[in-house]
Amino acid sequence: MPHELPKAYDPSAIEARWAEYWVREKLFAAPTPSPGSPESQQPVFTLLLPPPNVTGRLHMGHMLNQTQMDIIVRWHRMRGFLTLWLPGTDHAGIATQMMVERQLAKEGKNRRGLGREAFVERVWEWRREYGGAILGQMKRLGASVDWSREYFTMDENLSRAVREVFVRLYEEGLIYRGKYIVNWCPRCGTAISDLEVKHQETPGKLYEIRYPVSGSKKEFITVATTRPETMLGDTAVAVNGADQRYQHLHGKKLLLPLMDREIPIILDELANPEFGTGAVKVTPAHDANDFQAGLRHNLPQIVVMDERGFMNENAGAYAGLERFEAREAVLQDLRSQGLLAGEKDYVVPIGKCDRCRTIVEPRLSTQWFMAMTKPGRDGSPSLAQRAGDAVKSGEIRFTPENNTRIFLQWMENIYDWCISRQLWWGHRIPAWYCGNAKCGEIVVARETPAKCPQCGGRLEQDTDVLDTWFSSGLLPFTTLGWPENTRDLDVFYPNWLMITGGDILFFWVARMIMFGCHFMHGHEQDRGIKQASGFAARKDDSVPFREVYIHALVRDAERQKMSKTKGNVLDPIEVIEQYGTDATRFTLAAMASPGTDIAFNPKRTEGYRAFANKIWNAARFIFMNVDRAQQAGVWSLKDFQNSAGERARGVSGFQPSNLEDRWILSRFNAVAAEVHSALETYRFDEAANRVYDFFWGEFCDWYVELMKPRLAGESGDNAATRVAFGNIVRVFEGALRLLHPFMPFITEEIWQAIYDGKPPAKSIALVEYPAADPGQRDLDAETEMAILQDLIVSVRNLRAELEVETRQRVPIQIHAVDGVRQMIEHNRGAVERLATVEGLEFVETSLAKAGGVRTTSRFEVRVVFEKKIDIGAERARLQKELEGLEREMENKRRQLGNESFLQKAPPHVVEGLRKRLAELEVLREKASTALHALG
RNA sequence: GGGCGCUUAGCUCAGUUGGUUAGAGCGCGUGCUUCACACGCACGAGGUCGCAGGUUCGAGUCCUGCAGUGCCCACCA
Repeated sequence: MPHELPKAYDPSAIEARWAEYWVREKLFAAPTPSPGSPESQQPVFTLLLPPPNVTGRLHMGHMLNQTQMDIIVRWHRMRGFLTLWLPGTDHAGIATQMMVERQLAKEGKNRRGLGREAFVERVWEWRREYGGAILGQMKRLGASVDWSREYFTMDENLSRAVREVFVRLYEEGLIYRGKYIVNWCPRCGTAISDLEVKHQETPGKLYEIRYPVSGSKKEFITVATTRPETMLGDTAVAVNGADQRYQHLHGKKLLLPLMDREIPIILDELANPEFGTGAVKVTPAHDANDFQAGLRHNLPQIVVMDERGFMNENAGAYAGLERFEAREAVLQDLRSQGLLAGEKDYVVPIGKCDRCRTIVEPRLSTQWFMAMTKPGRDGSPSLAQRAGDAVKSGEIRFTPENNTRIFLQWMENIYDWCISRQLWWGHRIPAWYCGNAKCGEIVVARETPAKCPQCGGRLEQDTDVLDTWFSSGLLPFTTLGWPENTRDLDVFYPNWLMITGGDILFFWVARMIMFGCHFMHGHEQDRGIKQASGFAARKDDSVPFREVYIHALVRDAERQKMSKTKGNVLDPIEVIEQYGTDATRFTLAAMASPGTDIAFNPKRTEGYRAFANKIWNAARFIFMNVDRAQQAGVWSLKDFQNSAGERARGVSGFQPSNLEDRWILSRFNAVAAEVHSALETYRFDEAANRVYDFFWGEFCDWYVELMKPRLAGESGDNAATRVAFGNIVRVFEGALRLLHPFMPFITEEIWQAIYDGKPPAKSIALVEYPAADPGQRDLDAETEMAILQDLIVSVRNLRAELEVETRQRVPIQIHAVDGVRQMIEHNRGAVERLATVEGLEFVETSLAKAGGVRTTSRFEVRVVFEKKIDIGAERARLQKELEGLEREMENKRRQLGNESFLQKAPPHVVEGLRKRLAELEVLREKASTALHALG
């Protein structure tokens, strides 16, 4: 291949091509292995993509989420796991219905006019046309999912599974239908779950209203309320039996103002004597607490509002008013009748609809619920119990860990889940009602029943659909073929990991755990299949996944939440187009430290684009040299290609023949180990930074620089040159593999180029990830190299201080102990070249008295240069150094003089301190000598 | 009302169980068309780790209080 790459890396020139290649070649498909096949011997890693809404457009949160998943997934795949990453989309009930309704509105139509069937067909059309947009964007990100298994939550097989679950839970008595107070959104016209209500503390008023005692002209009870319009539906006033103030009124009745209805005074703990007047109005049809009190006292339930939030015929004169207009009208009338006793400023926690911000109305209606805390008929644990146990026992582990507590706290305070929605788009509830009024039979069935089994009457299906989260909560097993296909479940269930945002911890994660633990109870993973590490410690295979990683929120550079109204939303596709997918992914990975949100600053991405460019140019450099060597007949890439094994764990065939070779190999292994342990604990930031530092700070800055003369064949020894080429290409190739999960595109491009059309696999994504091999550390090489680097930097530093012209070569003198001296002697060429030195001389006596000297504990080095040094500046520098040294010595001496320190501190700390003190003595002596020498 | 975080260099953030000299990127300063890279190279400046106490031989790290800041949960009017 031509190795004439453009000088600057242009991601747009290659990324789309590879993204398309990965999909076209189906590289990431994970077919289910048949029992006993070689594939079935692989350890398994399963991950479910949190399905984006069909209505969705990719945002930074998705990109963060997908980047993290892709890193983990590619890492496992490269390590030889049978890796399944399963993609799909969610039908997103309310969101999608709203979207299509809005579209209809533009055409001057509405869904009621269209009718249910036509409307649903319309949504399907919409979905066929636009529903794939977000998955298309995912492909552009390089997400290595198995596209052959793509699903949609309303697919026939998944819908069948939803009905199966519903029917089973109904039969187990864990799904029930009933008339209760639910959260109702008047705008969406549907019930919503507790979780879909967002509470917001809002300044409001607490109104005190006088309810006259029936038959008395003067006596009344004052009640307090924040929602005066609900008084129209009051059916009692409660006082606490122990409350002295109201003893004399027990058993009496009140006259409900505005409605002129007699209502009883009841004794109930609902009334808290400490609060307000101690008397509370009771509205069983419009408040959850009042509802319960109503049941206790057999009170009538008067609904005074319709499903749109308008007062109904039960609201007397206020019928037809919108609820807040009614509030004003009620207040005005109370005022004019002298019954409004007070208005106090009061902070009210107002519940708003998560979807549309409309204020939620507690409303009495008939809905379907799922029992969260009710044990099974056979005494088996409740859904919440099983889920809580799975987390408490460690069968499911959260990262960051504090989510465990958040999860458990929620689980312990859970209420039954309202699962029916008054919508048209979604899984229709599989319940049918007999049209025969006398019969009233309810049939819950997997398939549409023909007629009422009781009376043979006509059946009508329930018009409601299920909460979207009902079906998505089942995905960990339904996407694997439950209930029919058990082979996929045997192999891939449980999922290993779930990576998602904290915002859907309860909505989704909690429900998956409940459903999984319930329906997969007793499931055993095929024992012929091995799962990832930790398998042995955790044996409960009913859990939907073993690990949950909760990722942070992506904010803008100013730490503001991204929102459309603020106009600070960063479109990942735009960022990608500007900096490249690799750089954007790397930014997200490098900034993903646990527990803190990510302030996404494009400046940072710019830096990682530079990193990609750096790698690009390292490749250009290597290819340039390779081409030259090939022309000279010294070395060819084929020499490497022929020896490269497909599943080389480290950098096989590397021949350390030099300090820098030994050093880079040792560093490579150290970094591979660090990356491994970072990824194992989901420290994406650490992993990314380690690779970055290695690639740029060690490979490019030092190894490549040190290799230049060797690659140029300056030794004249062709065999040595060949070793040099073999080594640099091997380390480079290994480093590309190390980097691949983070920057899949550039690494693929260069890796393919190295193999020049004859790669050992179809993609770098399918070869072995560099293994952590602690045995390959060469600590001597690392120490020696550190001294060498220190020496070179010291000389450069001195040159800058002495204002030596950049390219002027200068003589240096070095004073060092024998071993160090020999090491430097061996690497004399490197020092001369990298520090621009000519004439390296070793001296026997200390250089401390001379000018232009740097001193470390290992060596003294002097740049011999005529230019007169600035004595004042040098004295100041030395003075500062001396002060620093003395301060530190003072500290160390004090500690070492402390008896209890010597007794209690671990020996290695004490020893380290002694050594350091000895070093300091020497350094101080030298600095002081130098200072005196200045005169 | 309950719970959980965060405060370290000008900015954005690392800093694992308390242990020898607190780090990175960006930004800043100086010098470089060094035959891979100016999306670069080299060198450098910059921090009493929010405040006040405490525990400890030893605290950025543990405890208490205070201040600032962010988030989640919540059917008491």
